[in-house]
Amino acid sequence: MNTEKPDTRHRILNACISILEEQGGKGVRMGDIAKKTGISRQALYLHFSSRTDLLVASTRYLDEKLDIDARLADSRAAQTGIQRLSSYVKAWGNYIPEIYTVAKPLLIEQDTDQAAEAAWSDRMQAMREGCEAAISALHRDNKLSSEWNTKSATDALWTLLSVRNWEQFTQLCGWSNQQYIDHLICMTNRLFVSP
Amino acid sequence: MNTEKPDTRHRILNACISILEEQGGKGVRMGDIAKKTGISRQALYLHFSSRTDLLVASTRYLDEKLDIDARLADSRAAQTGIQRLSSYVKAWGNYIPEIYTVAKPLLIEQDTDQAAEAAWSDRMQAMREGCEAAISALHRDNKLSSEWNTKSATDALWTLLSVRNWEQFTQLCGWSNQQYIDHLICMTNRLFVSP
DNA sequence: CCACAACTTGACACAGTGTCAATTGACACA
DNA sequence: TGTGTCAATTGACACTGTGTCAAGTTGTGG
Repeated sequence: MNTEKPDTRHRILNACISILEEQGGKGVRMGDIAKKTGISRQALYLHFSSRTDLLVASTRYLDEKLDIDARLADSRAAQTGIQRLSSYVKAWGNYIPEIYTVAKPLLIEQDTDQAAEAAWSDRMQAMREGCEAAISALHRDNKLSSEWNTKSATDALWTLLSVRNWEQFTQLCGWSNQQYIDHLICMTNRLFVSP
Repeated sequence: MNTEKPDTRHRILNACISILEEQGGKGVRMGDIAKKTGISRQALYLHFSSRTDLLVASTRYLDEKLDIDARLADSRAAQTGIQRLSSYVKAWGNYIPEIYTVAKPLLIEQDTDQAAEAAWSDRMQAMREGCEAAISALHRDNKLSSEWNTKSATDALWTLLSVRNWEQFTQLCGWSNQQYIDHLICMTNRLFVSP
């Protein structure tokens, strides 16, 4: 339905994403994005009301392209809770690096910018639902370890899988993404699955 | 030895800390700190070369006051690796909330400011040593679960105990600090200690 | 040809950091 | 009594980046 003639908005989003990926998410300025798109800085404001607005739109746009839903199909289809947990961790672990550079500015702005905070928290809440689903499946199978209840286990899984943790493991600890996934599957099993 | 007559530096640090605690660490401006101290904004620069410099000095100063070393004595004195791990988690868990409001701006600046990043990473490295010591003690007792080696287990413990995670558990998940400590002791036991 | 939309140019307000120069007041020493 | 010096003050200013405003240009469709 959104087939308006001027694809300028899309050009901006693509420019924004590619500049984010080049620069590694550090202070990307409106001027840079405008230049990359080939329009004036002011024209950006004809399409996005603020820098944050643009950043948020970019991650949403990237999300669509990457089709998170398709990636989670596997997890949702899992027979047992244990399988569901593992494949959720795996899907998420493969997803993070793809959105990371684009999501990072949002992560940064989050601490100072109202709108960024709302946008990020919205996305993380969605991710939390996946965690909850996995934990619930485990619970239904009577495989959720006894020291947890659904809420606390969801909290813990959600936190464990946070982007900040992924960042720490892969950037500071030097883990490869595969190591990250393997270790996290192992950890979550140990933590949540009763023997 | 540092008994210089003008305690202005200390007055600044105290003002900075108290304003940080009041405001919850959100955008604290040099002007605010100056006003609180009762001196001109420019005078701050006679004592600290930049905002970051001041922020870093504040956390160091608070650290001294809180005497982290004394708090860890218990952990270091522990007989077994298992005890050591638990008391380390506990000491750290009691420590975070006390430094949090002051450390938070540093945490924020970290993403954009070179110096803040260095300062923070320095502190986290020190914390990591505690993690490593606990894991090593466990290893020495032959109690480190077989899927870990010292490095990877230290990485995992270190990440699990990160301030960002504490933030997520206590602010977003609504855990009390006691719940945080209890759960983390339980989690770390489950994760690292072999049965 | 008119109208409208998308865009351009240039100027500007606003915050907050950091710098600079000239000045004041207090104390020390001699 | 003067001289040096240290801490701090005042006021002005440069810089960066966001967001706003006004006036003008270009192109397309009715």
